[in-house]
Amino acid sequence: MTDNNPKPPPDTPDSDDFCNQWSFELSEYMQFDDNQWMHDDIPSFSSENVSNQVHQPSNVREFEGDESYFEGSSSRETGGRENRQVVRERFAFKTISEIEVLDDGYRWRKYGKKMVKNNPNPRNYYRCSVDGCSVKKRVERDKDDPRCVITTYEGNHTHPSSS
DNA sequence: CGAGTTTGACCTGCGC
DNA sequence: GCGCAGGTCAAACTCG
Repeated sequence: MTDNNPKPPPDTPDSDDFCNQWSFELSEYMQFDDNQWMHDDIPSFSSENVSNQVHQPSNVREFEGDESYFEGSSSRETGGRENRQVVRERFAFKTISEIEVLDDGYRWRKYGKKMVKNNPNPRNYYRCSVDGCSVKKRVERDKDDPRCVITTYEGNHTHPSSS
């Protein structure tokens, strides 16, 4: 990873701080919290790791209509193996990027890849490689706009970033 | 050699 | 009860 990310990812997403901490462009972001999600104004953002920087505010509406995304976020918890009453810190955002794995200052290990319904692009599953940290993230490309990468974080890091 | 990736199999919940 | 879909596991493989 790089040394360009002195701050850890947002355990408590906050629009301006969140965007300033991360070195990639956010075209959309939203928070999942107890089946609620929200999106804020599109932040201005300077990127060092994202090659194409194009803001598309209109994508918010497209994202709201992603049924598969709602499914996975509101009812299914880790394959349904855990009690759905367990609410984890979870938030997702959409970026316009050629690369799927954004450099957020943590080390991630890929543990699964799956084709999902209603999306020709595979969904990739990552887990924080730090021992004892159970943070996971899912990364998939938007079915309507392959330039957009939808990243969903789940859980809180129990350690500082590796950078 | 260790860390990370790939990929098919497996498990579980949900809808019909 | 069965099939489908999403998520995870783990062995094999790759790479530095």
